[in-house]
Amino acid sequence: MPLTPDPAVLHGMALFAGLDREALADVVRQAHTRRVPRGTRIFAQGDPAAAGHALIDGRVKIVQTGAEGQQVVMRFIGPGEMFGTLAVFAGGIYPADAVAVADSVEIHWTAATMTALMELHPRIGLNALRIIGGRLQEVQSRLRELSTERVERRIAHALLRLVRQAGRRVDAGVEIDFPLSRQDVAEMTGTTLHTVSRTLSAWESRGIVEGGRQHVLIRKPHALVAIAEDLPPAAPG
Amino acid sequence: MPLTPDPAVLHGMALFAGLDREALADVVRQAHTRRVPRGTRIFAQGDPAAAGHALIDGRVKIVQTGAEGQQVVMRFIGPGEMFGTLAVFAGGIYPADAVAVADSVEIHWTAATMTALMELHPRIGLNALRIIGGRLQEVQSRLRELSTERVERRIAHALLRLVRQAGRRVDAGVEIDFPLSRQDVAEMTGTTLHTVSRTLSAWESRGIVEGGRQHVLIRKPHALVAIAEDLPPAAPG
DNA sequence: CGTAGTCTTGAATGACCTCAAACGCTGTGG
DNA sequence: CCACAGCGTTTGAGGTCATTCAAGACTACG
Repeated sequence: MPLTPDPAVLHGMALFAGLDREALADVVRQAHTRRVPRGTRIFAQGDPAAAGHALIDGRVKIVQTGAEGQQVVMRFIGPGEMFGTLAVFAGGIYPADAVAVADSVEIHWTAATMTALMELHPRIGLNALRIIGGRLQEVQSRLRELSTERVERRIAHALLRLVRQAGRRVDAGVEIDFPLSRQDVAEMTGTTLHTVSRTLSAWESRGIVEGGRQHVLIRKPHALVAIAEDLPPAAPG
Repeated sequence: MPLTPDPAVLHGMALFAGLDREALADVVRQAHTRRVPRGTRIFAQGDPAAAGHALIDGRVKIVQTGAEGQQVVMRFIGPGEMFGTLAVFAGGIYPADAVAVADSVEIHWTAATMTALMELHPRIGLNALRIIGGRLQEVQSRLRELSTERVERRIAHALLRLVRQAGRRVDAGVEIDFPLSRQDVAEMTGTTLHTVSRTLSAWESRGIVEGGRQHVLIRKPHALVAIAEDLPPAAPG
């Protein structure tokens, strides 16, 4: 059921930045939206890339699985971000699973539609190029971290990245605003949930973070930055 | 001195695939080429992205350096491949160094030219999207390997990737056709040159590879695949 | 023929993983 | 409302893969 949404949902989506009112309406008209409850797999690694997607609300985890079942979290997608779009143009196969980690609303366009839209509105292609470029640089940075840094610093970097992307200010500090398990963090940083747990426990005893079941609150972001950048810890405040 | 090259050099460049004769001539007319001796740094990490580049001949290493000087080899660029182009559209800053590891010939377009060309010939943008998309997927695969695989398998993967990209058939097997040090391999796989050296020595004693100063020859590619995929070694042949 | 860069190899250390067990929160069904 | 089951988390002990430290051999080149 191609539920045609309010064109307003596209506002703030980098993929459609700079399109005029008419073009946006055109884009929206061809979209399909659907609700995806927490835990739903939106597409699976290895499937033909039938559609390009974007997230209206919620949170989606992009996970790649290796030959022996090892999983790696490539990124988390938040509202306004596209996902699975790349596969439509390069490869034609989804390179990873997309799983909703919170109740979400997703919008998508069939591969054919996506291609047509892009030819009709060249601006979309340029936007996509910029977005993909940014992601490539981000993944390359992670590659460097993973190659050269110790586990503790990698975990600090991962949390800081999540704070930037999905941080919500609360009295006690900043919290990650979606369910995030130790296992997830481990799969983002190339370590085990045990090491993540130990690390967070150590930080908790220093008052830097506060943990909970699938929940992380950062009490002292600056201390986390110090760890990530390997600076001397600041004087206690 | 904008040495205008023969349009033929653009043939087989994925970035300009599908352009008609006239468009190609247009592209070539705006290009600058230059010879870059081995060891030359073509651009430096952190510099404003003044131009998009492509390689006519030779081999270029893309290296990212971390805050404390740790280096990571992002990829090797061969003839026909573009490099440093992404930075023109996303970020405006080169995210890595580009160094010629063999005497090379490079062609480049200023950022302004590049943008103009892309608007005039939308096909270039789509090509770029496909290329960047492919690279993103490749980097993501490496990220997964680095996260989940042991050093030996990572080295095997790296060599196989190089064979695919720069392998030259010779009597004894396949050799990497440009100078490649143990240090380079270490920086591609997130390990140390010591471990790479030990690993290659072990393989050499099993007759799988043959080493030399900045030189690697693969005698039994299938054995390397077996290591990379963690298959049982085949019966000796 | 000396020098600088590359490569090899040994020994010791240590960061992190693996294995193992137990704890505690959360939601569910009786 | 309580009990229980399931899942995520914590923590310990032991082992190991790879790094670090160290020294020496080889190769290319001026």
